[in-house]
Amino acid sequence: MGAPKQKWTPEEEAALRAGVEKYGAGKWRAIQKDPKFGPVLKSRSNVDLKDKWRNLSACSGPGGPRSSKVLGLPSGGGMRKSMDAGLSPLQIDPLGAFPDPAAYQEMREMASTPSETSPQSYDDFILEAIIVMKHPGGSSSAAIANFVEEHHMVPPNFRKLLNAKLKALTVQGKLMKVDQNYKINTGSSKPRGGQRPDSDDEKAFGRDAKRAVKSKKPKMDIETATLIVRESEEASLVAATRVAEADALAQEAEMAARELETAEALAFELDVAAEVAAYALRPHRKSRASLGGVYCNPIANQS
DNA sequence: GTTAGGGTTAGGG
DNA sequence: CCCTAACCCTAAC
Repeated sequence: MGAPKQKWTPEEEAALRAGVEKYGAGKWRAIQKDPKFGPVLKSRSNVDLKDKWRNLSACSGPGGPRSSKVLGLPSGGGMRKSMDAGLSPLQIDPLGAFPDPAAYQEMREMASTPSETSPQSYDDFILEAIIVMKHPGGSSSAAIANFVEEHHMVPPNFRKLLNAKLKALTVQGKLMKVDQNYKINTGSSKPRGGQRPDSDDEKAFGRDAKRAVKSKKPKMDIETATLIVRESEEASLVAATRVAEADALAQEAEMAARELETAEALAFELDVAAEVAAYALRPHRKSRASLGGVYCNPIANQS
C-alpha cells in the first residue's frame, strides 16, 4: 500500500531482542521509549515491534504462540492475555543462562505467567531441574518431579506426565537415561548437527557457559544449510516427539477422564491428542496464516 | 493509549 | 504459484 516495505535490519532486530529481554515481551512502548533501543527503533511503531516479535515467535517451534493454542492444555484454561509468546525467541538465551543465578531469576520472572504449564515449559522445567540439581549420575524422575513441583506450578498429575515427557526428551536426544536416572545429553552421542537450538542449549549447560549463547553465532549460511538437511530428519524427530507428547496427553486425558468421570472430558482431551498427532504427521508448512510454522528454526532468528 | 491477534499484501524464490 | 515478512485493522483491556 502506502508504505514501501521496510525490512528489519539486524540492528533493529537486536535492539528488539535486547528490549524484550530487558522489559519482557508485550512492553513494546517501554522498549520504544528506552534511550538505548529507542533510537535504533525510531522508525518503528510499537505495533511494528509487536509484529516483528510475532514473526520471530512464529518461528520458534512448539513453544510458539500459535501452536500453544493448538496444544493449549493442561493448565485447565489458564491462558489469558499474557503473552507467553514472549519466551519463545528468547528461549535460546534464558536456557543458556540458567547456571547464572541472576539470569535464572530473570527467567523465573519471565516464566511466571499463567501459561507456564504449557508442554514446552514442562520440557524446560525438566531440563532446568536436571541442570540445577547437578546430580553426577543423573536425576531420578522422582527428584525431577520434586524439583519442578517445588519451583513451578504444576498440575497434581504432573508426575505421570513427567514420565512421558522424560521419554520424549530421551527420544529427542535431549536427555540420556542412565539406569533409572536422567541426565542432559552432552551431545557427543548425537548424530544430528550441533546446530539444533536444543543442542546449543545443552552445550551451554554442560560447559557452564553463562551467557555465551548470546555471543555471535555463525549466521545464516550454516543454518539454512542445516535447515535443509534437518528438515527431513527433524520431520521424523518432531513427529516422534509429538507422538510421545500426544501419548502424554492421552495419559493425561485418561486421568482427567477418570477424575472427572465424564466421557466429555475424555473426548476433548483425546481430541487434542489426536490433533497433536495429526499435526505432527502433517507435511511441514511454514505459514503464519495457515499453521504457524512448527519447523522454523529459532536460531535462524538469532542475530 | 497500548497491546494482541486476525487479516492483507508486497516481495522474493 | 507459494511462502514469508511487513503492514493494516480492530477488538479488548
